[in-house]
Amino acid sequence: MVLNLKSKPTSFDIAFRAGVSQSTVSRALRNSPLVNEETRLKVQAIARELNYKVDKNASNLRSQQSSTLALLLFEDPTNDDSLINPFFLSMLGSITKACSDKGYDLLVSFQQMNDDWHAEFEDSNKADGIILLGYGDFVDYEEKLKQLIAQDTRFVRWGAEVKSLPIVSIGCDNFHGGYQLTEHLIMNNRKQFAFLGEASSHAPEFFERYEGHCKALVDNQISVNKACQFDAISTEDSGYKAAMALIASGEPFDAIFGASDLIAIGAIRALQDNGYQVPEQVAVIGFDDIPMASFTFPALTTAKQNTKLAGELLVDSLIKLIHGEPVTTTLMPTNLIVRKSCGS
Amino acid sequence: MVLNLKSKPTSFDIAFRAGVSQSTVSRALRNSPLVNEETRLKVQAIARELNYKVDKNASNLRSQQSSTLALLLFEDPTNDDSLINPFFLSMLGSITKACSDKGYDLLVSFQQMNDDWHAEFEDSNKADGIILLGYGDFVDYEEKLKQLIAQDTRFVRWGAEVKSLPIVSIGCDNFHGGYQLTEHLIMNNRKQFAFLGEASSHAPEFFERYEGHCKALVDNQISVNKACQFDAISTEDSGYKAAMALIASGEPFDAIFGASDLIAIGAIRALQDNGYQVPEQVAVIGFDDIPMASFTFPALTTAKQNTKLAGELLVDSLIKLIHGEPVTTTLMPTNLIVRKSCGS
DNA sequence: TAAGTAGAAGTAAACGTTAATATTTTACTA
DNA sequence: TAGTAAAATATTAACGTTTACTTCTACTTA
Repeated sequence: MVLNLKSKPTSFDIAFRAGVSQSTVSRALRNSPLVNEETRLKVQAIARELNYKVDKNASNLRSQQSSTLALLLFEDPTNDDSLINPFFLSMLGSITKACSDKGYDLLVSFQQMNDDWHAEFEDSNKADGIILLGYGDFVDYEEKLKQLIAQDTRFVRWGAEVKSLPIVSIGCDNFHGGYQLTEHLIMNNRKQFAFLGEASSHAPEFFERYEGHCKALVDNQISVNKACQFDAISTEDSGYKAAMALIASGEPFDAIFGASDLIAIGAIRALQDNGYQVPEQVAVIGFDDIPMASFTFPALTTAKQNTKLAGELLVDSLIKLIHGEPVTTTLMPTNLIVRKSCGS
Repeated sequence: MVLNLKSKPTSFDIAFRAGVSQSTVSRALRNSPLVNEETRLKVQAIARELNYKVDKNASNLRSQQSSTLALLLFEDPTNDDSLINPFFLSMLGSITKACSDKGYDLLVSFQQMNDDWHAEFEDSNKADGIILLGYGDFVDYEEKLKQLIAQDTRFVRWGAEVKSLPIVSIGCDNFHGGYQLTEHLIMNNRKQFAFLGEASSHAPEFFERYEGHCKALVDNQISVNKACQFDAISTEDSGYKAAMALIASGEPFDAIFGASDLIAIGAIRALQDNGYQVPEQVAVIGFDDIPMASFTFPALTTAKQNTKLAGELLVDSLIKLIHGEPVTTTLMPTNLIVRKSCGS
C-alpha cells in the first residue's frame, strides 16, 4: 500500500498510518463502541493530524441519508428580484440557526414556480426533507403538494392549514391575529374600516386575517364595507397603490388594516403623501412585526409572528417526520404589539 | 434482472425499461453527444415517467464535484441569538439568488467561532467552495484563513482586503464611504464630530470607515477629537450604549458618525431619549443602508452598500476560482444616500 | 482441558453514479 | 465484398464510505 501524499486523505491513509483496517477507522471516527478506546484515540489523533474529513458524498451514499434539510423559498412571482420580504428573511435566519443547533446542514433555494421543485431535493438524495416557505399560493400549488405526498417526500410547510390534505403545516393564528388587531382598533374608537390585501383563498394567510377582521367587526355590531377592501400583495409598493385606490374610491375610512407590515408601511406613505395624519385621522395596523415596523413614523402597531419559535418548530417537526415520529400541525399564537400608528 | 418496484428508481431501472445499458442512461440524461438522439429521447421519457432523479451523492462522489457552494455566516460572538444583522440577511438573500442563477446549490451555515469551520465544508466535499461572510475579525481568524490557503480551499470573503495574504476579498470602499459621509456632514456646517464603532484593526471595516472619516476632517482643517470615539459593535443596543457614553462624557458634539446603520439607529434613540433634536442639534449618519434605514425618524443618511451586486460578485468570483480562472479582489463603490438625519 | 463467549479487529460487499476502455453495429470506401 | 472508420452502445473499474459477516485472540466456565 502506497501513501497518498498530494490529494485529500482518505480513510485508507488513516488506516495505513494507524496500522489498522479501514473499517476500523470508519468505526473509530464515529465513536463506535465496537472499537477499543486506545485504538480510537490513535485513529482520531492521526485523522486530526492529517486534517482528514469524512467525505460526505461517500458517506451519504452508503448510509442513504444526508443530515441535510432543504429550504425552498417561494416568492410572489409578481415581485421583481429586488428585495426579499423581510419577514421571510427573518424566518430564514431562524431556520438556519435551528438547523445548525440540530446538527443538520441547510440547503437554501429560491424557487421558480414552474420548476419541478417538488422533486429536486429529496429525490436526488441531497436532503432528507424539505421546508416549504412562502406566502399564499400559486399555479398548481396544491397539485404539487399532492405529488410530494404521493412520492412520500418528507416535508413541512409554513402557512395556513391545508384542510384537504394530510400535510404538516406550521403557521400562526392569522384569524385570531386579525380579530385581535381589529378589536384594538375598535377600542380606539375607529368606526370605518378598510382592509388592504387580497381576501380570497388564493392568499390563505391574508384571507384568514380578513376573516378574523370581519368577525371582530360583526361581533361589535359594525358592518363590513366590502367596497373598502383592496387587493395587495406583500410589498410596500403594492400597499401604496392599494391605499391610493382606497383614497381615490371616495369611501370614508378612519382605520386601515394592512394584511402585512409591508402593505401597511406603503399605506402610511400613501396617506402622508395625501396629507392625512396618521394616526390622528387614520389609524393603520400591520401584520408580522418585521424589524422595520418599530422604525416607521409613526411606529407600526402590528401582530407579531414569532419567527424564532416558528423556525424551531418547522425544523423540529421535519426532523421528527424524517425519523418517522408523529407530528401535528401547529398554530402559533400571535402577539399584539401596540405602537403609535393607531392612536394609543 | 429484476425490476425494482418499491424504492426509488435507479439508473438501472431506467436502463432495463429502455433496453439499454446503464451507462447509456447516464450519458443520455446528461445530453452527451455520444448517445443517439432517438435513444436519448426514449431514455429521458422513461426517466420522467418513473420520476427518476440522479442521486447527487453518487454523482458527486464519482465526479468529485458538487455544484454546491457553502456560505459561512459569522456573527459577532457578543451578539446574542436574537436577531441577525439585517445587512447580512440582505447579503444572504442576494447570494442565494446569485447561486441559483448560476446553477449552484447553496449550503448555509452559521458558525461558532471555535469550530474548525475552516475545514468542514470543502474538505468533506459537500461544497466546491466557500463564501465567508461576517463583520470584523475574531480569535484566530487570520490563522484560520492561512489554514484555508494551505489546504488549497477555494474561498472568497466579504470584507476589507487582507493585505498580508493572497485572498480574494469582495468589499466596499469603506474608506471612501467614510470620507464621503463626513464631507457631507461638514458641508452641513457640522463642527464637532463623534464616531461610534470600534476603530481598531480588530474591526477592519469600521476602522477603514474611521480612517476615511478622519481624513476628511483633516482635509478640511478640522482636528480629530479622540475622546469622541466610542467602541460599539453592530447592534442597535451597542449603538445606544455608545451614544449614552458619549453624552455622559461631556464632550461637545454636533454630529455622530455611526459605523453602521444599526449603531446609528441606536444612537438616535439615545439622543432622543435625552432630549436632543435630530438633526437640528445633532446630525447622525450611518453606514450600510439596511432596509429600515429609510423608516427611522428622521430617516437615516447613510452610505449604501450594494448587496445585490456584492452577492453576485462573491458568487461569480468563487465560481471562477473553482474553475481555476484568475480572480482579483474587488472594491465596490459606496453610494451616499441623503435622507433627513443630517439636516439636508 | 475443551468448549464457549465476549471483545476487537479484518474482509468484502454494497451504495448509485461517471468515465475509461472495450465491443458491437453501421456506413462507407476501395 | 472485404476492409476500415465512425458511431453507438456495453463492460467494467473506480469514487470513499458504511456495514454485514467473518476471523482471531483472550478469557471464562464446566
